[in-house]
Amino acid sequence: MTTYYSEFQKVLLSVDCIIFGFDNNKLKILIGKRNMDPGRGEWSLYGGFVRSDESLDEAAHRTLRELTGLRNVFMRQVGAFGNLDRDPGERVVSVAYYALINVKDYSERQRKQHDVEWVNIEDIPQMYSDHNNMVVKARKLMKQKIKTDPVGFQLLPELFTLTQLQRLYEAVNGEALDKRNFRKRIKDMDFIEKTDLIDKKTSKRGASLYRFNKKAFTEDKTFKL
Amino acid sequence: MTTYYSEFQKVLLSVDCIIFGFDNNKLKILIGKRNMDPGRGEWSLYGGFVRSDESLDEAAHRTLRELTGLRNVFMRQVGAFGNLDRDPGERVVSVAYYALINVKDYSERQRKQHDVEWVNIEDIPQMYSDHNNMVVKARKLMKQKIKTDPVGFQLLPELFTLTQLQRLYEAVNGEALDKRNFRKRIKDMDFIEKTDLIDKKTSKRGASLYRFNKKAFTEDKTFKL
DNA sequence: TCAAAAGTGTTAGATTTACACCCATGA
DNA sequence: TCATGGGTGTAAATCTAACACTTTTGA
Repeated sequence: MTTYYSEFQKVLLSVDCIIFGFDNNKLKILIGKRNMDPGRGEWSLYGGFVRSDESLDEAAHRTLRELTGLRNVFMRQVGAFGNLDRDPGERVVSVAYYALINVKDYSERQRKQHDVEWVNIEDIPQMYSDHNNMVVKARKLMKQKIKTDPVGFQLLPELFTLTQLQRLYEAVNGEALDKRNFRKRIKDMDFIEKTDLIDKKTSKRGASLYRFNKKAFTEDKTFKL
Repeated sequence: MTTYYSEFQKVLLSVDCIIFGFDNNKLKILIGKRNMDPGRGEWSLYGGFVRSDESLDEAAHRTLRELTGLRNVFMRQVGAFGNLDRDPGERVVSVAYYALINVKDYSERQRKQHDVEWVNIEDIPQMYSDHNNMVVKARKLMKQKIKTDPVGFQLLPELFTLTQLQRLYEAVNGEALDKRNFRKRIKDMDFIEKTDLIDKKTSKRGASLYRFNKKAFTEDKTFKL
């Protein structure tokens, strides 16, 4: 292969994943203690290096898959992080991605095996390098996205109650929402379908279970929560 | 220097600039014909390689400065573009940035010297590699940004008329705005100050010139256009 | 029987949109 | 004198936000 730009220096490229989950009415991300130098033992996002035979998006999906076994996960790029001092070893530029997964799809067995934990978004510890910055930016982008696109369902089980959905939005927005106003808006969206199933886990009376119908959400629809 | 991650392959990193300008009531970007292989002769964004002694942001500012001579320009990262087939030579991952400049700050002399042109955002030709994608994403981000942050003034001269400001927002939004409603909103923003100067270039009667007072735009202010 | 979560409408206030005419001036 | 762009206010419609009580049922 011809080397066209041989006079320029190359750098290592990595991807880092901000993996969002929703559990116990809290927005969380999956992080672990770093098990390699430099920075061994520090809290860290899960990441990996970009291979020469894959795009950035592919590298992000592969990295997530290695950790969780999940495919076809909703992921979006957060941005490239390339400060000179971001890695104490040699220079590494990292491209951050956020992912939205349903915590139930990630087994405790796998979680323990990889030694990662679900940490409340409000209680993120000091992390390795610029990982806290990545989380801040990811959270900002995700918050924006979830307001105007029906992606929040990625964080919920297939069937969910309206209270669960509301709690999710409250956790993401960081503030309480009015129950009646919230449900009014949901009712206007015919792609959020009421099933005839009842969830009795959280109340004696039971709450109707709803489902997001992807196919019913066509171009002409709008989403705003 | 110790090489920590020596088993991984490195890649070339570049930055590409989407340089927005506003002239003749049109939103434009600065592009030129590529003068190197691969892709010689194709329309292209202005870019350059990231050096080993600079961050991505620094590389973007330096690249813009090499082209325009301008410093302290408003720039924001668009994202990293890393598909395998994006560069026909060897692999290059590029981080795109958009910049907002006042066309008057860029001399015709320099423009011609670098052989670049202001092209209407609606008439962007087919460009090299994935540059069109970069422009699409940059435009989306810029449109969002300009709605909620007072950055549009970067595209205007220090003194501007309200009609100019309106035309700018119309060009960015891609739709006409109501003159009275627009001016009502401006009046609520005390950081957009009326001067006692009159511009007679575009009308016989003359229009008041306004100025954005950066210092008056403090934390507590909001911006929404 | 009572505690706890589910479910349900109305109204006031705020925001947004639509809309038309007079003014000043140079050519 | 007239063509051109500058400048101004009001009213209807829409959207948003605030708010409280009844229902169901398992413990």
